[in-house]
Amino acid sequence: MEEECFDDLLNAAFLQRFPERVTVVQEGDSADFLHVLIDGTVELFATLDKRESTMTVLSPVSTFILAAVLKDALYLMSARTRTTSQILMIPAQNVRSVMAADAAFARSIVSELASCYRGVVRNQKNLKLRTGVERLASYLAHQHVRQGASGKVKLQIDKKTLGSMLGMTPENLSRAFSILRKKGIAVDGSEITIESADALVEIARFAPLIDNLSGRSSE
Amino acid sequence: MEEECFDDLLNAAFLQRFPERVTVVQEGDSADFLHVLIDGTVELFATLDKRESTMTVLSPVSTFILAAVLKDALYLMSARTRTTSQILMIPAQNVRSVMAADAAFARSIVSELASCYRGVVRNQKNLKLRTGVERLASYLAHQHVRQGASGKVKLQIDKKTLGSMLGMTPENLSRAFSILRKKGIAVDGSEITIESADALVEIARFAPLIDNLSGRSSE
DNA sequence: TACTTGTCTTGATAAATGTCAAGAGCGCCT
DNA sequence: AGGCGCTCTTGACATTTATCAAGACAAGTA
Repeated sequence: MEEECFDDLLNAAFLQRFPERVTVVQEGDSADFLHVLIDGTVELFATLDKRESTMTVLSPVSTFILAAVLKDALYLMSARTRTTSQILMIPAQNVRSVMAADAAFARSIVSELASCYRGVVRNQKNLKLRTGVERLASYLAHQHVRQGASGKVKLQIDKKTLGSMLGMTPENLSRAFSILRKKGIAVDGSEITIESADALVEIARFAPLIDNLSGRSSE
Repeated sequence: MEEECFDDLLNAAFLQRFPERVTVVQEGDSADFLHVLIDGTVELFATLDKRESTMTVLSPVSTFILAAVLKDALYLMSARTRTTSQILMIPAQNVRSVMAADAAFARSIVSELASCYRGVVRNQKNLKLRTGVERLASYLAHQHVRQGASGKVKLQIDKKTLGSMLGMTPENLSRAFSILRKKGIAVDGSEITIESADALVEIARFAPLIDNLSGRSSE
């Protein structure tokens, strides 16, 4: 993108450090800033009355929540830090004006947004077409690849949150783990040992059109 | 947008008429065309092995499946006509090149994509935060508003598909209807009579951040 | 009319998931 | 050490949902 536009953006933006467990964005607020997670871990979640559900957990570098900024609309999800995090906050107005001025920036925004869209679609397919155990198996298979396919996986999030993300209660997740244990998955706290990655893939009914192994949310 | 670019797009595009129950787009195919539903009804669905799930049902005028075209990637969903439909098919390459050339077109594509994204997010919240009966109630409340809030709703899709869209089996949907029947919702085939729209809203735990009453997928 | 065909409903049963309660294990603090 | 507070697990049970089987009903057809 053009240097001038880039400077405009960065001048308006500011990098902020948040402690852990802080709500950065509240569902229903208007989208004043585009957030970019630079360092740390952020959880996106949604609520209805007293119910709460984790939508996804982000790692750097990820934007959130882009669509609300582009539409100048209300956030549909809340965001809270899980660990101490650094977040770049770009005023929504600047994002929109630079988008209009700089075609290259606009293109990468479009690409990012399209990736996010496809991510959510994959997620919805995952939810509707798989059982709880299958979702857990596919999550583990993903993590296994991302962490080097060494036969070991370290869970990056606590099991309560993992359950919520996978659409199941903690108790249910616990039982899903014990079902997998019978099929060669050893669980010791957050340390998972995988006897056969192929078995995992089979349990999950692995499908390239749901499971995106290439990177974060691209493709 | 610029007239010249508009002409470029339309010259490359062609309007095609499809009979009912025809698969227009197959999950996993590469995104050769941007589809725009001009007339008729189209169902987007996804499969995993033998399982199938309806993701959404589109009415005119709607694009599908935009994100795959923008990313030059594989379709994540299949599309089939439910009724005889007219679909405008624009070669993906032209969409991408006109996007680069015409800022106004690019802006509206971004806006459409962002709307679609938010639609899927709402959908996912609906799935994860509501029970089956609640999802049915919210669907009926939506249709009630869209059809003029006259106390009558005519189901636009068959119940099997409705069930799949709401994430439940036909039997389950049937039972959900009979639960609602006890609360003032009369069901006669595809004709629904709503005694009190407020009751429906209450059952569904209506929430503006899930339920988008303004138009199709805007906001 | 009789016969098909498909959709929808209902019942019986099985499987999956949620809820409640209790307890194990672990780190943290005094 | 002892006593929190926390996460996680497990068991018993209730609820929800899925599956299988059968039948009701309406529309279309011979």
